Amino acid sequence: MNKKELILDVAIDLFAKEGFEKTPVSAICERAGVSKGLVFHHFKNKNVLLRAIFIRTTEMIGNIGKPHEKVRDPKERLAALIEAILSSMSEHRKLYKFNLNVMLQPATREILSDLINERNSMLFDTTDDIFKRISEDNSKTLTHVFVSEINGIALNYLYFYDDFPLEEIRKQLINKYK
Amino acid sequence: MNKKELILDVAIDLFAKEGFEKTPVSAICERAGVSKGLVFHHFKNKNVLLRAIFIRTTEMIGNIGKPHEKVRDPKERLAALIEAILSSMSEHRKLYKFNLNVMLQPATREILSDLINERNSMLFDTTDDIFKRISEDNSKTLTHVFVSEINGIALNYLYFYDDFPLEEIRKQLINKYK
Amino acid sequence: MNKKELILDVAIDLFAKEGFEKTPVSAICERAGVSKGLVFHHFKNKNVLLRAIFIRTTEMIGNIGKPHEKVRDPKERLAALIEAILSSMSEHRKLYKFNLNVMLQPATREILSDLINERNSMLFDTTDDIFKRISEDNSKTLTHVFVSEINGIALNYLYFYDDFPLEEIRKQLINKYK
Amino acid sequence: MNKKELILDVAIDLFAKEGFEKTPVSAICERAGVSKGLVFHHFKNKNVLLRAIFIRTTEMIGNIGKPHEKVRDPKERLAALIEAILSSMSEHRKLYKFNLNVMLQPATREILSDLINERNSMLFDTTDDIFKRISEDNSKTLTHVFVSEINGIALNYLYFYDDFPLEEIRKQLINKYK
DNA sequence: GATGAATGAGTATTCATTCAT
DNA sequence: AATGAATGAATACTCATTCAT
Repeated sequence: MNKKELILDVAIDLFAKEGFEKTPVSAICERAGVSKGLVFHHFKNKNVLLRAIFIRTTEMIGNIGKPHEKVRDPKERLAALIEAILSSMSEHRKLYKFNLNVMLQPATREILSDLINERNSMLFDTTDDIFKRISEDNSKTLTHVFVSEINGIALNYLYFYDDFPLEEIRKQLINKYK
Repeated sequence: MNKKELILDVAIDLFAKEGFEKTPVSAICERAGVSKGLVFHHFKNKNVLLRAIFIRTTEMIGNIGKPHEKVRDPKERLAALIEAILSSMSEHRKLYKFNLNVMLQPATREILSDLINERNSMLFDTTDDIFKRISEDNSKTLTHVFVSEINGIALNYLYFYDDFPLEEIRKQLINKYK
Repeated sequence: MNKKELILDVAIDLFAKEGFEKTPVSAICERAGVSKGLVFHHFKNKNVLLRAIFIRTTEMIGNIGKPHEKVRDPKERLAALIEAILSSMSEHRKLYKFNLNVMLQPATREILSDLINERNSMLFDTTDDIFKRISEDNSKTLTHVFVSEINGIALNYLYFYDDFPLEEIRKQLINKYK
Repeated sequence: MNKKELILDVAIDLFAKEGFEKTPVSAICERAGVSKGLVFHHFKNKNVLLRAIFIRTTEMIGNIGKPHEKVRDPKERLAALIEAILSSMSEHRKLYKFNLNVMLQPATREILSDLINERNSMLFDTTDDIFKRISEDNSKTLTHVFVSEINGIALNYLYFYDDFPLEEIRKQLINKYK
């Protein structure tokens, strides 16, 4: 069993649950059953560990759109994308909460700033590619609206309203864009 | 000058800039020019200070809708509300960032949990009151969509995209709801 | 009793005996009967504590020459100076060892570099003032020789030879310069 | 190329520059391009590595006097010795600084204590052999003075005064002893 | 109301060393 | 001979909080 991977897994979990600052490296070690020394052997410091996790998560998110890349019709593709994002969101709640929280905390935000910008651009561009095929002239604004909607849903669903009607809103959203 | 108020002001500023966990009480003292003893004299502990700030901010946010409470037409009132929220958002960027960040960090989230729920319910209900007058039967979903849109815009505008076209999106949103 | 002074006293002692790097702050606390927090309350970090001690020691050394400042005859003054230095050296062995060791260790040397240069210049100039009155033209070289002799004696007496005949050498030195 | 030798070379360099305590074994490995395992394969522990270097250096220093061993006239031999020592000192600055620093730090001093005493006796005796031929009865004191002078010059030249006039002082010293 | 000395628990990080391969 | 994963003990430093004045 690969201990480096194990450390990453445990760290993701704890960072998501307790937050980065409030997760001592010692807690990771305890749960992973490894020594502190080993964590610092594999990851130069705690920040590097955070970055490694963020990069991993970015990859995972980047792959959400992959299966529908070849769908011709942009509207259909958009619908598939919405479907995929929202179901990924409810499947990996913890991961998405982790993402939101590290992107909004000043301390972690700084540690990750380049990676955050990269990811956001990537997400925007991928979406914009679809909107360009729907309406060339004001795709940018449409994309911004779309991304805002998705992010707002994430926020309310994951953090603010326990009774958030995800299913219903998913249907509405798909209807709207189809 | 009231030193208790001064402490609150400085704390808001620092919590917004550096985050709650990363702002030592000593930093607040230094910037406010007061002793540590005094901070703990006025606020039993650091958490109480955070709660005091959150309560203050909730009041401020609650007041945003006040001026248009008497607008009869619900659509017009909605438009006025959007206008008010977005302009408040761009005027008090720091405060809104502070809000998002304390509501998403596990540690601060726990400290504030009752206050967060209270505020979110209040915001939902206020908005829902308007939507009920537009469409009685599915007001809840409409409200959820509306609140998601606002929150998503906040997230993207304040944190994710430096070039977020707030103005344009404001217009679109107002058109849509009018 | 002043705890700040107490910390300094204990630290001098331990740094001299064990060396700066090998003296954990915790050891100082234990011996002084204070908490770690207090040490860092009074001295921002361990380096600042070292500097405080070095400054103190420089003052002490600077005072060695004071009593004979008004001796007219330069040769007589030199003799008095030698006498004073060597007796101070055998009285405060620990302090002088501490000095030599922090000035030669790369790590501590860097922390103290400005203070070391300052002290060395001060010592050189003070001595040179005397030699200038003995022989104006080549005082610099004479001073360098004199300072080397003193430092060499310190080194051999304090560190290298347990049977170093300090008394005899003192006499010789005084004869030579008188 | 012999990796054991390589490790020694790199270690000398780093110990001299950064000090023994402040040079992690890992730094040696990095610079030498070898694994940690190998260092501990060749040298049982870090102290053994230090001792190996010190022994090497002692040999080098011991050889300084060799070429003039057969000079008959003691005064001439003394002059040659001074010449040789001072030129070796300015040629191998780093090595001499290393020597001074490990001999004065309590921690390294302890590790090397037997080797230090041995070396100091050897140096004393070698010099004393010469002085005995100059003046049988008080050779010991003369030797102590001589060694002190040399050590004091080393200290001031290598550590304390950037503008130390080594050349001039060398001439004076040679004149004095001739 | 106001200060600042004092505490103690917590936390990231370093590093020599061991050992299986 | 050579590697590098793994350990564990040590260490500087942070920070909320208390309390006497």
